[in-house]
Amino acid sequence: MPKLGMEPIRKEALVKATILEIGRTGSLDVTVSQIAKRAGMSSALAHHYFGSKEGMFLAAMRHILTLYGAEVRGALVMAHGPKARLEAILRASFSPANFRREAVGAWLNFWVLAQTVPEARRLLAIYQGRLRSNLLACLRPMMGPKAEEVARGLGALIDGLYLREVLKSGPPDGAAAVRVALDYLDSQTAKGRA
Amino acid sequence: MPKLGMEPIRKEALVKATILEIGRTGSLDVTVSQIAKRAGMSSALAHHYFGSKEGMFLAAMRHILTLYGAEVRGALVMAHGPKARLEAILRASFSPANFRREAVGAWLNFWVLAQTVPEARRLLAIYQGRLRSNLLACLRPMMGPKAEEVARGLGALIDGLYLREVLKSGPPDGAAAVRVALDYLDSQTAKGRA
DNA sequence: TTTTTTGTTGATTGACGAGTCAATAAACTT
DNA sequence: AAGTTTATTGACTCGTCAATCAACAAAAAA
Repeated sequence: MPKLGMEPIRKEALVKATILEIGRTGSLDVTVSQIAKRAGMSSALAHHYFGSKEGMFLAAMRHILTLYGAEVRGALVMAHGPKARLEAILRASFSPANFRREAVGAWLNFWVLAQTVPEARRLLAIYQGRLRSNLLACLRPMMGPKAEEVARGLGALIDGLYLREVLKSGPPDGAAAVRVALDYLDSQTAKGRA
Repeated sequence: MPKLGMEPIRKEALVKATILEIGRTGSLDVTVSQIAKRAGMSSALAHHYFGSKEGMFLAAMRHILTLYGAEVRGALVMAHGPKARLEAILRASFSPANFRREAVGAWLNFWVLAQTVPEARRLLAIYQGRLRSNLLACLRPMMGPKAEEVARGLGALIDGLYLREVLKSGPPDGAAAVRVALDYLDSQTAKGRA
């Protein structure tokens, strides 16, 4: 049965299954067999393609990060002016694609992974840096030197809203999260102007 | 050698060791033996007192939560007026006792635990509720109906600042965190008044 | 003084799971 | 046709670890 060119297909399936299983069980204690099963193959094959469980985790992280980055970029091309761009970033951050249960659950666990696995830490640092510079680019024209501090606050607020989503029951409410973040922003700009 | 009345002493040692080890390794994948060793006893004894690894984790959570609650209450008795009380809560939240590497690392992992273990979830919910009501009590006299939203934002911001601390290298900077949070507060009250 | 309660551990059990291997098979190359 | 590369898996190895047990010791109760 070996059709050729399976590698990318299987890898993608495994990555998705990894995110799904981590999100579902809420922990990194998922077995490779579980993941492989969900992706419709044997655990041996999973090892064949990724070498190790850690490799799967990292690939899954990259995937989520890539997705998030793409969505932000996409939202950004349509937005003109600092205020609109800021809003675009926030909306993308809490879009249904990113702000959904499994993704958020996976996210939290990647944070844990970053404590032990340097490459995971590196990836998360990239995310933070990108977010920071995106925010800063919008904030600086709006509020000058104060931008630095506000960017830090806004970044933390976004992560915090993600964190709280994990514990909440019921469907995620991205709109509410955006509202809270925008509100923070409004008040900061209002103060800056005053 | 059995001196009597060991139970509380051993339990306390185990709880502290649990927090330390989780914080140190940055993961819940600590063995009971590791914890027991750090607490100066055999793993069998640890099981004797706590019944299970999960029991140890939960006890550790309760301990951290208790400590935090006590510190907040302590800071609160000295503070008069909503503004001062708010500041007291924030300072307590980021005090060196709470905002230190192992505690923060442990905290993150408890969040993960809460995804799987109902009792852990319950404990975290209690923490969130208490924080919320503390904040609300101060915010309502300051800004009326807007308080609800601000409390949510401030709560998320605090958690987010904790989260970010996990990834940072270098010693924790509680003062900076307090500054960011207070800044959020200031801008919200300024807007409320405007 | 016997018995019970409390403290303590080394050794063992039993399960589970990451990663490897040998084998099988289809497709491509020469 | 023979050889090579890619796909695929069942079975196995090897380690780890939570939890239990049997046994010993000392204090307290009877």
